[in-house]
Amino acid sequence: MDLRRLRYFVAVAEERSVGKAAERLRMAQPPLSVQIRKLEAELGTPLFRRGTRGMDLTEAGLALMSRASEALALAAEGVEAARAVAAGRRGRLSVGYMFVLASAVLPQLVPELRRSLPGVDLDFVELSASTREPLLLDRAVGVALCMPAIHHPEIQVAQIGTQTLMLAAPARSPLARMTAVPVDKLQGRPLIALPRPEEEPTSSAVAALLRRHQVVMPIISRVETVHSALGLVLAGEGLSILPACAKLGAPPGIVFRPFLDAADTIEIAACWRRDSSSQLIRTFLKSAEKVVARI
Amino acid sequence: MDLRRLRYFVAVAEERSVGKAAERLRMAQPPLSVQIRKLEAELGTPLFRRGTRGMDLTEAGLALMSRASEALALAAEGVEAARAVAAGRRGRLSVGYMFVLASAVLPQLVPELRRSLPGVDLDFVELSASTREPLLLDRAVGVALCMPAIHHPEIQVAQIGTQTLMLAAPARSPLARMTAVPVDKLQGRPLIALPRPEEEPTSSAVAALLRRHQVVMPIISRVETVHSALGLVLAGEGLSILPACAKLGAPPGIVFRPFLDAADTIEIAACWRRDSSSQLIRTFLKSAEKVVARI
DNA sequence: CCAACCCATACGTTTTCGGTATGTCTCATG
DNA sequence: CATGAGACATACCGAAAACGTATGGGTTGG
Repeated sequence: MDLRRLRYFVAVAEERSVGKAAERLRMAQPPLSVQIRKLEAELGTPLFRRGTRGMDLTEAGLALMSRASEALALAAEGVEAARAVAAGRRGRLSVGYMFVLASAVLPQLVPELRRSLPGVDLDFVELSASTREPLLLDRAVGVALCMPAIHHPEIQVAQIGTQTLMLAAPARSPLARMTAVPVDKLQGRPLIALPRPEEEPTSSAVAALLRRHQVVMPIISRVETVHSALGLVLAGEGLSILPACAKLGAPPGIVFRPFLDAADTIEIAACWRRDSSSQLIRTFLKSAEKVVARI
Repeated sequence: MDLRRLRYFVAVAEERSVGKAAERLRMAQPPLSVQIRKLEAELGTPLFRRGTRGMDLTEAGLALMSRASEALALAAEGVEAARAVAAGRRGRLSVGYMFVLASAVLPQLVPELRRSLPGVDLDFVELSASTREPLLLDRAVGVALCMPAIHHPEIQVAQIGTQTLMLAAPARSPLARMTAVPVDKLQGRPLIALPRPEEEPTSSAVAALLRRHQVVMPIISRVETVHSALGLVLAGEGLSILPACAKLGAPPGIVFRPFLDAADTIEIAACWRRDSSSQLIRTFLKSAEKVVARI
């Protein structure tokens, strides 16, 4: 069975005429006539009654017609669906993100993506430093917002923005009165830390900053989320050092201050498998850059 | 879009390997590989990821796959349906019958047809002499049981059996005591007649019989059905002359007697358009002959 | 009786398809 | 590190299928 024959058959059945159908198919009438007869020979039964004024479906032809036109429609739909997926007009995209970005980026990124990728099923997955790489390689996530980027031969990276590390302090703290805080003012003060560097690379950037200035801050507690860290800071338990984007979604009563003598930055990057469908990723990148630029 | 390509695609997707699929399709591996690449070129997007250990559907491929396999199944089903209809294993057959045959033939014919044509939608249509020809020509009925046959260049006829005309009389009538009745004994007796010859050819056979023997029977009433005629005979209104098959389904109290000096017969024939699907008709004929032989 | 219309057939040309031989890449193994 | 196996890709050639043009045959309507 050849789809060409089915298409010809459906055209003739619809036009009730070989000549008309040939015109519609932009071919000459004789070859179409031949194809129809070949189809009939293949099925071992006439599909049309030849009248003097055109062709008319037999019962067998009717039985074939209903299925054939559906099959053609399905095939066309399949082709269209594949093209749509390839073009990023339809499909699935699983977006991973490092949790420090959740409160700052997601509220704006999610609606932006739904706008720029209509017809695409989006889902969002929280990542940690240890899970992000295998999830990307397994295609469990299509693209990941990382801070900082992943380096791996199979993974492609696009820098989307950078974040400065800032001090988060209670508004009533004496440090809050300075517009910029010297790092050594932090000496000995209790630190509310994010998870260990193996899970959360931000923590290693913070550690590097303090080590460079030979400042020691005792870690009074490690928390899982930026929200918890900010809550403890507000409670007066200590200070925290976070990427600037954590400011978004921070409750009143907490101020963020840059450092006077340090401007350590962490890059925000999108990471994806090199062989992933490129169009979806490209659209994602545009949206993500737009959102991150507004932070 | 060519169905061959879709079939190849589905095979490769299912086997997750060009080589395996080629084996299943009984062809060499290289041409299959070429066809897959042509399909990808046609769609403008890769459908597979080529790994070292086989092929793996991309998202676009997945989108195509679900529709393509359905489309193939539908096409195959369409082909099978057309073949089944052609072979008489499935389809529709509208069976027409002259009403005089209804009580005698239908009770046995209907179950016999349902047995011999399983999967065929049967329906039964009552015909009169004036409607049977146009209904056959319009294909509103596929085959008609006629008494007698129709003669028309487009209509084919097969004789199935013959019916002798018999006298139907009340059991208490003096005529009932004879094993065979001379026609001239009917002279002047009231006749319960079926519809006029234009509608019911049996009536013209009856008229011919009487005319040949120069017997006149006043028509005391014309009725539409054999049942009505028998009812009136039983009521003592008069006599009736009917095909022998009317005996079946006649109430007790009515006897059928042959004529001593006449054996007029009417043929029972099946009639159908020459161009109708032959297999259904052939099976119908076998069943009808079997049933009529038992009358 | 002829012109118009429609489908069927014949034949030469072109396109496409399938098979064989071979290349390339990756992985596993000694 | 070399090598061999396994998988897909490429190149080329012969065969088959499809297409177009020209033409035939049957029916309808003027």
